[in-house]
Amino acid sequence: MSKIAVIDFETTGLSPANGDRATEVAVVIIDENRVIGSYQSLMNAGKRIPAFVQRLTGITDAMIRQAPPSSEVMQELAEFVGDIPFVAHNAAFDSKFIDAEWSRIHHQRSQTFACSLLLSRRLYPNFHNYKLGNLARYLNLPTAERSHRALADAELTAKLIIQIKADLQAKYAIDQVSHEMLCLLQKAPKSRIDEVVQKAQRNLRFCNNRYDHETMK
DNA sequence: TGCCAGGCCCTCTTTAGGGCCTT
Repeated sequence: MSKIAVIDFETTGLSPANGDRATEVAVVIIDENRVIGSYQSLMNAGKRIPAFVQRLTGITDAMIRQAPPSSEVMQELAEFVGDIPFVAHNAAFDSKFIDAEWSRIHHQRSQTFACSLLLSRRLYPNFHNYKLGNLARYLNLPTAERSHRALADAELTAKLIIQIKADLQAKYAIDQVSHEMLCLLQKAPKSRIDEVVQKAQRNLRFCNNRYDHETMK
């Protein structure tokens, strides 16, 4: 599978364990480095948004009151993404919110997360910092006027992961950067990036060869 | 009243501490 679902949440705070809830979600589906679809919705969890976060995101309590219920949005999201693997910028944040929101509708996540923040730290070790907006500037990625909204940030993260994959392909002369390779790379010690890419490539070739052999039987 | 995230990653480290990143 070459599709990736790039996801971004806006929330009332930093921790679902402290009662914070999602206020908006967006997913951008990319396939072979092309955007092929997207989903975005505000959602009403009945939780007030702190003034600081309202200023940060532009999402107000009034907007949320008119939004569909969280359960309805999260069900739609589950149907939209299916089992396509996820990418997010600082995936630890988005993964804990999607797990918390999906658990409320008794849906369990089956796919893994790759993290564009961890990957950027490894691939671009000399950058000053790794905030999404700054990475976009460093890499000359076109940005939307409005940041800190789910769709704008998901679209920017999609451009970032496409750039990361292109840079990996160019640097290591490889045809394909799988989600599995991204997941391996994001955990690799910085001193062993080359080794991990080569090992992942060998595994991919082994799998492809075995597939070719078995389909020709 | 005061506190309230958590995983990653670097360094003046590893028996720790603090900044980064997400809202």
